[in-house]
Amino acid sequence: MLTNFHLALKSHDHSRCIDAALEQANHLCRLKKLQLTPTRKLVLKLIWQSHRPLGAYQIQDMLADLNKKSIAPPTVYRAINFLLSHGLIHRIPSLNAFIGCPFPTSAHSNVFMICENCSNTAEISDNRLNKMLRFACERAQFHLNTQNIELFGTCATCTENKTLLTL
Amino acid sequence: MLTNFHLALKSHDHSRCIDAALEQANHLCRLKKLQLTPTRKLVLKLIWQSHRPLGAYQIQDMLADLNKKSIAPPTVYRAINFLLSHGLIHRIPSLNAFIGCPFPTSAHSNVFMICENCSNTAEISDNRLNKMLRFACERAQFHLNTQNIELFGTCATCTENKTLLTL
DNA sequence: CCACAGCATGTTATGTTATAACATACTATT
DNA sequence: AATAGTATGTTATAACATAACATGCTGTGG
Repeated sequence: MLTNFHLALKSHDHSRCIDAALEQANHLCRLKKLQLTPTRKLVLKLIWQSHRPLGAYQIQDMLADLNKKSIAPPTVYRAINFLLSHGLIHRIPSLNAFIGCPFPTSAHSNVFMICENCSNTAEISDNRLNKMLRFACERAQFHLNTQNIELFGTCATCTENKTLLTL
Repeated sequence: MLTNFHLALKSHDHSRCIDAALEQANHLCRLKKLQLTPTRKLVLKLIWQSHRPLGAYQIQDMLADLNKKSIAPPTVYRAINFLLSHGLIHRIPSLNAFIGCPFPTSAHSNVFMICENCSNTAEISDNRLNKMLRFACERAQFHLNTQNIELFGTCATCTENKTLLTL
């Protein structure tokens, strides 16, 4: 099972996440002979500023601030689409938002645990779960291609905080 | 396991689906003392015209045609939100579209098998799958509230048709 | 060195999905 | 008939996303 919930859903040294993501991106781009241009790199960094999914227009604002000039939506979406198409980020359709992929080079299922309280989102990839999904699809003679699994609820940290409040 | 894939993903007497959906809606509204107004009923019927998710603006067009006068988006969205909030339809976030729920009165998980070829969409609710999901969430101390599971692929009918073509 | 191909970005406009805010109308009780 | 609660009409706009075309950058072969 691949997951980052022990990081994404708890306080931690986040600079390591950003560094790791950039390193993976660099590596992948070198390997596939892709250009990790300044804009693309910056968008990836911005998305990795937190473990909360970020909207395209939030990214646009942040990018405009950093560049000290306004940026048009297509620029943002082009960077996003580049990162998406190479598996460096994911789109969370329910939120119209984007989040960094913690394991872009490993084959994995797209399962997201999204905290409705703090918005922090973790990704997991569980073999047994995948097996169940494949099994369900087989029963329906459905040939599975891709999947999007969004789990909404409350993360451990927020649950703790809530129980503290009621004491 | 609840499912409608044997109907949704195959040709069938679809009028029964519509009738069943309306009857369930009537029943539920009588029970909960809700008003299934003409607009709401019509929107439900339109959504149940097929097993393909329907966009709000598609519904708007159809509604305008039927009423022979233009309808503003809020009218459509209000009907949709009514139906959503009482579990009569589901939203498929990846498609920005809505589909009828085949078992609005039973507790069930939201698992959708969406054919990328014909757009027909079936809903399943599998206990073993749910158990796996709960288990995965427990491991992360994540308190699951709701879920959206979208499975994209090719349905049996489309697979058959494709293999016929290659003969 | 430069011409050119291929890729990346800039720019303008517009398409698509969804909601806010306020006015009006319907409906069931008293 | 008054009124409270719910539903709908209307106008405007917010939020998300892309089409289409112009311009610029970069590395390769002549």
